[in-house]
Amino acid sequence: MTAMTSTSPQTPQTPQGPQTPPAAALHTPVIGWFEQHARDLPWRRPEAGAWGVMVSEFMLQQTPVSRVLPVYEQWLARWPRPADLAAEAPGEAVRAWGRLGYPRRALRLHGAAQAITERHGGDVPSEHSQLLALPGIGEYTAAAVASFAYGQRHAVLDTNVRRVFARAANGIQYPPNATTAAERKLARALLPDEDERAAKWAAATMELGALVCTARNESCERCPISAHCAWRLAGKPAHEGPPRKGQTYAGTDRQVRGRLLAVLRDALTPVPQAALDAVWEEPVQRARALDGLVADGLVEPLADGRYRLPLT
DNA sequence: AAGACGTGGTT
DNA sequence: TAACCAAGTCT
Repeated sequence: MTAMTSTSPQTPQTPQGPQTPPAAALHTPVIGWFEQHARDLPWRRPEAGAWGVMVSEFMLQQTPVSRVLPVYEQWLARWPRPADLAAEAPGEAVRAWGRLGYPRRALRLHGAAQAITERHGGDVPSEHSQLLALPGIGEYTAAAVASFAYGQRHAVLDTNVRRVFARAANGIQYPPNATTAAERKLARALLPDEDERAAKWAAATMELGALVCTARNESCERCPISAHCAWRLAGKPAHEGPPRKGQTYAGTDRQVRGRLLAVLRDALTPVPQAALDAVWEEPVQRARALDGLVADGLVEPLADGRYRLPLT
């Protein structure tokens, strides 16, 4: 995507062609589409506040919206402010996380709530660097919270936005596995100048990737910038290069950890070793998985040999 | 910097 | 059915 800021004096009125419009020419159709088609999600409502936005961002990391919705509602009802969560045992956060997956996120969200309570007077910080310093908040989430909760101007590069830009601007089906400097540069160049409009653009491009410019079965007919999309104009060439990182699960430590933690989550009292041994046949892998959970702070071993979700 | 880290729906 | 995919972070 090349911003055409200079026009030849010979052809001042000549259209620049659909492939390379000025960045600003994309803003209006994408934002207009968003205002027409955006989903009504609870964390987008004004009453969600910065804490609601932050909780949603933690839960949405690698997790579909449909699975997040019910847990989000319960979470906000139980812990409406960071200090409410900070006052709880971390194990309660892990329990309330339910089956969202990646339960370390629950622990990190609890840790972030504690840091916010101690360092920021109980208010989710608005400064990008302060957000980035919180556990569980990386490049994407810091930008997302600053943008969505505080209306700031940041390049928000999640998997959806990266795919939209890869296609529309670079003409390729999928972005690289890891975010590159070139992607960040492009995202910054495409950002509207004004703060509120930049925040809208971030949400809009993300929504476009989630609903229209999807990983599979994209719907170019419904895309507001299909006329400008380099990938579509090139005939939608298939992805080449290194295979996208696959995920195996069956038989891995992750699966064993999941089973162990499920037992702990459902238990109201400390669990004896035998109850954990029952979830996996192979003893070496089982022990390794349990050790890992303890090392991660997701499980607390008691002196009597039993286990529970962490109290501290 | 490649790999670990959950879970469940879709193709 | 096996593989892919889902608003990433951390080491």
